[in-house]
Amino acid sequence: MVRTLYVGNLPWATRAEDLEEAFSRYGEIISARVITDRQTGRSRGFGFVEVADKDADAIIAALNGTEFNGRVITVNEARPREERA
DNA sequence: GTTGAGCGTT
Repeated sequence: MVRTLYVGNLPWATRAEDLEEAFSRYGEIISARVITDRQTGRSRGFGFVEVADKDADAIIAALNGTEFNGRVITVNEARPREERA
C-alpha cells in the first residue's frame, strides 16, 4: 500500500521531483509533492511524499534528520488531513 | 528581490 510522509525544513528551491529523486534511493516512491503557497506559488519549505509502506520505515530512517541540499530535513509520517491541528 | 515553524490539493 501507500504511506504518506511529511517532509519539513526544506530549502525554498526544493521541488517535488527533487524529493522523489532523493527518496527513491531508499525505497519505492509513489508520488511526491512540495507544498507551495497558493497565493504566491512559492515553496512553503515542506512537502509530502507517498511511498510504499514496506519502504516507509527505511526511508524515514534514512532521511530524517539528514542533510538535503544544504538543510537538515525532517521526515516522518504525515497526519491525516481530517485531523490536522 | 524577503522568511524558517510547520502537516497539503483535488
